[in-house]
Amino acid sequence: MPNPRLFSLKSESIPRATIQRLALYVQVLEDLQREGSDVISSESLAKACDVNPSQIRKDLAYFGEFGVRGVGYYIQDLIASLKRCLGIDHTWKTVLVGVGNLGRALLNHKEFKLRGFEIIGAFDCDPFKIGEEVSGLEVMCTKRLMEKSHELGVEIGIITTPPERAQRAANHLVEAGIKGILNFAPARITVPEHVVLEYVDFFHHLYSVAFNITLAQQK
Amino acid sequence: MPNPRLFSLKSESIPRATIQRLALYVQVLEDLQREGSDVISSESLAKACDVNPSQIRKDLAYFGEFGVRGVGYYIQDLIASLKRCLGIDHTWKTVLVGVGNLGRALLNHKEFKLRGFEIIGAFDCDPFKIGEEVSGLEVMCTKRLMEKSHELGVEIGIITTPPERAQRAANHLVEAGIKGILNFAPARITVPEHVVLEYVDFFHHLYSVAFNITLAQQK
DNA sequence: CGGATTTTGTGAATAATGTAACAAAAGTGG
DNA sequence: CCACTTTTGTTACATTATTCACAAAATCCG
Ligand SMILES: NC(=O)c1ccc[n+]([C@@H]2O[C@H](COP(=O)([O-])OP(=O)(O)OC[C@H]3O[C@@H](n4cnc5c(N)ncnc54)[C@H](O)[C@@H]3O)[C@@H](O)[C@H]2O)c1
Ligand SMILES: NC(=O)c1ccc[n+]([C@@H]2O[C@H](COP(=O)([O-])OP(=O)(O)OC[C@H]3O[C@@H](n4cnc5c(N)ncnc54)[C@H](O)[C@@H]3O)[C@@H](O)[C@H]2O)c1
Repeated sequence: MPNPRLFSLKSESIPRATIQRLALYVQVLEDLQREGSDVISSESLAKACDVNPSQIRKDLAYFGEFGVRGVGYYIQDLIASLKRCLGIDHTWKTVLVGVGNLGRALLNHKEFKLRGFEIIGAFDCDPFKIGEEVSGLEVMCTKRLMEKSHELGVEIGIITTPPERAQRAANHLVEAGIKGILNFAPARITVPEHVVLEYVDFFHHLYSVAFNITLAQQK
Repeated sequence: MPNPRLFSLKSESIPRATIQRLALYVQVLEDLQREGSDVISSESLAKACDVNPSQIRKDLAYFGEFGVRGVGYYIQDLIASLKRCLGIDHTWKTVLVGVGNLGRALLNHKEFKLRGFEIIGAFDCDPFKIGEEVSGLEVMCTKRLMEKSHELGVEIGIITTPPERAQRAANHLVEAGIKGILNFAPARITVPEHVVLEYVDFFHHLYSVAFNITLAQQK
C-alpha cells in the first residue's frame, strides 16, 4: 500500500548533487508513469537514471521514507512526494527579464507551467519591444518591474539579458522583492544573502563535451 | 615572465567539477581582460569566481604550472593555457538537430563561434522547415545528416528536438560519426561508449531555486 | 647581493559524497 | 502462520573533493 507520509527534513544540509538528482528522478518517473508503470524498485529506477541504486535510496532518505520494503516505490506517490520535497507541489510565480532570442524561446515554452513555474511577466528595456505581445504576455518596461512584481506576488526571476546587463537586471529583481533568480547570462552577479541564485551556462557543458572528446582522442 | 609551457595531463582522472570550474575561470578571466587587467593572483580570481583560492591552484595543477610565484597568473597566457586544456584552442564543427523555438535561439546566438563552436549545419524533420534559412544556414532534412556530416567533418551535435525524438536524433548523429552530443531535451538517451554525452536541463536548475527558497522559508 | 615579501604549487588533513553490505520490514505461498 | 523472497532504509566503509598549511620560487628594493 502507498505510504504518503508528510515530508520532513531529517538532516541539516542536503548535498547539492542530491537536489539535482531528485529533479532527474521526477523527470524519469513521469516518463515511466506515462508509459503505464505503477511501481518501481530503486534498482530499475537507478538503471533508468544511470546512477547507483543505493544513491537513490540515500537521496530519498534525506527526506523521509517513501518506499515499501519488498515492493518498491509507488510511482505516482513518489512523484508527489518528491515534488513536495523540491517545493514544486505548487506553482511558482515567475517573471522574465530580457526578451531577446533566448527570452522569447523560454516564453514560448509551454512546459514551464506544467513543471510548476508560471511566467506571468516579461520585461525589457528596449522601447521597441515594450508593448509587443509575446506568448500572450505584454512586454513591459523594466522600470515597472517593482510595481508589477508586488502587484502580482512574483517569487522567481529569470534573467536573459546580455551579460553586461545581468547585474542591473538582478538589482531590479531584488528591489522588487524576488526570492530567487535563475541567470542565463554568462556573468557572475551578486545578490543579497537571502536571495537564492542559480546559473545556467550552456557553454560550460559544451566545454565539457570538447574536453572529454579531446581526452578520449589522446589515449 | 609568462610561462606558457606545453599542457600535459598529470593525473589519470580529473574531477568533473574541475572541468566545470575551468570553464568558469575562462569566462571570468576574459571579463577581467576586457576590463584591462594584466596579472591576477589566485586569491583575486577566487573572489571573482566565488571559490576557494587553493581550489583554483589545485585545479590548475592537474594540467601543469601556469603561474609565477610571488606574482600570480598572466591573464592572457592563462586563458590560452586553459583553452588548450579544455580543448577549445581550435573551433569545433557543430551541427544542431531540431530547429524549433530553442534551436532557433541557439542558431541566432553569435557567441558560439567566439567561444570555439561553429554551427555549420541545421537539421529538422518538418518538411515545412526544410529549405528555410535561419541565421545564414539552410535547414536540411535529418535524413541528410550522415551524408552532410561526413562531407563537413562534423564533430559535435546539439539536440533540441522534443524529448520523445531525442533518442532518434542521437541515433542519427551517432551514425553520422559524431564524437560528442549536447542534449537539451529532457530525456535520458543512450549512445555508444565512445560518444561523449552531456545534458543541459534548465528545469533542474529551476527546481534547485525552488527548493532553496522553500528551505530558506522553513527555517 | 641578500633579506623581505609575495604568491605559487603541493602534500597532508579534513570534509563531503558515493558505494556496499546487511538487518528489518513487507509481502507471498505453501 | 511460518519459512522464504524481495527490496527498502541505514550503517559502515571507500572514494573523491576541498581546504589548510607551508616550503619553494620569483620578484623587489635597499
Ligand atoms: N541565445 C542563445 O541561444 C543563448 C545561449 C547561451 C547564452 N545566452 C545568453 O543569454 C542572454 C540572452 O541572449 P539572447 O541571445 O537572447 O540576447 P539578445 O540580445 O537577443 O536579447 C537580450 C535582450 O535583453 C534586453 N535587455 C538588455 N538590457 C536589459 C535590461 N537592463 N533590462 C531588461 N532587458 C534588457 C535587450 O533589449 C534584448 O531584448 C545573453 O546573456 C546570452 O549570452 C544566450
Ligand atoms: N524552448 C525552450 O525554452 C526550452 C526550455 C527548456 C527545454 N527545452 C527543450 O528543448 C527541446 C526543444 O524545445 P523547443 O521549444 O524548441 O521545441 P519545438 O517544438 O519548438 O521544436 C522542436 C523541433 O524539433 C523538430 N524535430 C522533431 N523531431 C525531430 C527529429 N527526429 N529530427 C529533427 N528534428 C526534429 C521539430 O520539427 C521542431 O522544429 C525540447 O525537448 C524542450 O523540452 C526547451
